[in-house]
Amino acid sequence: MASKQGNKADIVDVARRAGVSISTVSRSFNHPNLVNLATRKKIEKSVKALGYIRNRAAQAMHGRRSGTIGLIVPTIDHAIFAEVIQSFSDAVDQAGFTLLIASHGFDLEREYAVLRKFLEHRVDGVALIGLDHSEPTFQLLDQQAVPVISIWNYEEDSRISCVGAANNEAGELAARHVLDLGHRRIALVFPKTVGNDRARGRLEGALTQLRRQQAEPPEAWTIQAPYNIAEAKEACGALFDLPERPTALLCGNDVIAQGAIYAAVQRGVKVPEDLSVLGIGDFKGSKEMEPPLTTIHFPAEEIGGLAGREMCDLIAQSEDLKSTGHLVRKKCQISLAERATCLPVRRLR
Amino acid sequence: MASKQGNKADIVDVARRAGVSISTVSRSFNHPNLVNLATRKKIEKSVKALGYIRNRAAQAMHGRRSGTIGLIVPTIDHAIFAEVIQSFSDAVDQAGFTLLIASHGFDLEREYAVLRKFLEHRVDGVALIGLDHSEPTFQLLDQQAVPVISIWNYEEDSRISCVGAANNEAGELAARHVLDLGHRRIALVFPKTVGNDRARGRLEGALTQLRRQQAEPPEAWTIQAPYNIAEAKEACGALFDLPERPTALLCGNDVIAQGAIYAAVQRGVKVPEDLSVLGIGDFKGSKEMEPPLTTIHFPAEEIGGLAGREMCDLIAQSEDLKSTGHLVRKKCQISLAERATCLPVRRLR
DNA sequence: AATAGTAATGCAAACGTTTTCATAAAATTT
DNA sequence: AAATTTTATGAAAACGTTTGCATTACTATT
Repeated sequence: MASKQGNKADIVDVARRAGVSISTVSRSFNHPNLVNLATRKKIEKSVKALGYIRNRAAQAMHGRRSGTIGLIVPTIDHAIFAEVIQSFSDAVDQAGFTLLIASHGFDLEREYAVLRKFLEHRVDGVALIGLDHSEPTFQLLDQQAVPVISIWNYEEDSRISCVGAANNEAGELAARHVLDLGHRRIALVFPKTVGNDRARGRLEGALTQLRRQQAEPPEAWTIQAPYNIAEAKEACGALFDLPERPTALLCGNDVIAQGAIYAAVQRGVKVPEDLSVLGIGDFKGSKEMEPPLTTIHFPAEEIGGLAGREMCDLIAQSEDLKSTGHLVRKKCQISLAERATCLPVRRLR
Repeated sequence: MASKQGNKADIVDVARRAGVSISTVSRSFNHPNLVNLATRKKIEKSVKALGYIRNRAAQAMHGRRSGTIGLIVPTIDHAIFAEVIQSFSDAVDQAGFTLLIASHGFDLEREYAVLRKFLEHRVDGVALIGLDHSEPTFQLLDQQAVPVISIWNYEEDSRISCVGAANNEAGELAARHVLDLGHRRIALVFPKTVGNDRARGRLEGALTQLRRQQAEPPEAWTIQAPYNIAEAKEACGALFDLPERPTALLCGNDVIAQGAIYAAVQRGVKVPEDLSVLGIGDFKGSKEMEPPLTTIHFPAEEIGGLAGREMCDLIAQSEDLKSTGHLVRKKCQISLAERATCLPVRRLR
């Protein structure tokens, strides 16, 4: 039941109906102060009557920005990314941008393909998760000279701008905590590290710290778990069924920690009395768990918001003079969130 | 270090370098069979050399589709939406579309604003969550005649196409289950229902069923909890501290159920021995909880994927002849997932 | 050998805006 | 009252594509 059957109104229709030229109509949108108030009102009325909606595609063609930002993530439906996406989205939304989003399922070739697609849409900027990307991806970014920012990881010599935390520090911090608590029989449960610098950094940080104190875990106690509760639970269950059990479990993230705790409950292993569990990430809900999870706090919301604002700045700059080409790097602080799943080792019976 | 400093290559550059006209270049992309293989190779080489990337904004201006779909959700970072977003995204991605996404924080006026923004970008289709939308939203959709689909809810007389489940049935199913288990002292913890037909449907369904068996809960046992573990935990805690405690708790969704269980653990209330808890939604991880949560299973992934494919179909149709204007409605089945948090009432001591 | 197809390409007009430049009218200065 | 500035508007070119139509060069048919 459209007013003008099917054919949507364009700026010409608006102009005709208002009895002015299209230049005036365009101006009244983009530089309202340059057009007479009365004329503006007429145009406004015409717009309303016709249900006219401006066409950004046409605008974008004028070298104007498209008003879009592309965000490429490994997956959308994991607690940690969902939170970052939300805050990033809010930040760029507020600046008037529209968010294009796509996931690549931890496949860096798909990441490249998605990037190309976004570039076809002439996004004004691109945000990626982490600093692990394929060479073609980096080259494309470079060649197209599109403002780009990496979210989640901080590295002082990163190849592109980044906003995030130092994952190796998180690993170190985690290891140090259980070590300080007196544990020496420590197991590690981490996600796969290929193409995932977040996990890799954490694992390396933890390992470094453990070695320093001669507490490197045996082969059997360094296990891999995918990023999902069900499988993490299973993997940890297998660990618990081993003849020798560790006194502490360092998990690559809170989801794994959650899975570990469930696996423990299932077997009657008491956390933290029989086993200390430490997560990394401090996801939504980790604080509310019973017992509340001891973990390394990552300020996800802060990182996402900061990254969003930084992205907008980068775009604004790139528009100005040919930007300095200077990378920006912001490091967000992580911290130990001591809660209830870790206990000093001497209290173990 | 772009080959042509800054100024990105366009189709004219490609044509010049390949020694053909721009028409031929354009054709070699859109109708490759119409151009000679040798010419095509030349063009391809030229494209590679210049790092040319097609401009979809310009394509879109030709009445061609923009190749984008807009998805508007209440929030991104809640388990349930994240899952639907992921599967919807995967489905439209596969069809070659790019996803625009925005959240409105349960504010229907912002939803309208976002819709307008998407329309400015000339999205080929729009997907919304639920069937509760403001009148201006419906009118805009109608007037612009843009393919639209609602995700998550099924209603046989919905105003727009929809793919989802019947929330009132979920509420009924939930209530019926605890009733069947012999419970009569039943409390309800639900999210706010204004502008949220999912929650409203569930609550109404549950209430209807309870009334039918004269088990309508007293005022004090019908409480409201926001969609987040921390506050849900608190709200349920307050409920448990009341002098009279229910034997069963019907929760509006699994997050609330999770919060309720944590609150119970905190107070030494045993689930399910002292209290049966029933969720709705069957979120990722609900099955792995300890004890595994009894809940109403919603096929989130199926709904999202189906909606995505349906959206693409709708777009294809709308392109054909002036579509029949026929709405499509798909109902996905929900079911009781009996796990470990509900027990028959007689077993209560 | 003339004719009719067919394949491959180019020309130029669209698409819906923004913006530069020119112009007319009104307001201000002298 | 003339000259100058300011304000408001329009005409037309540009943005980067796609596509209908026209043209040319072959290939197959008589």
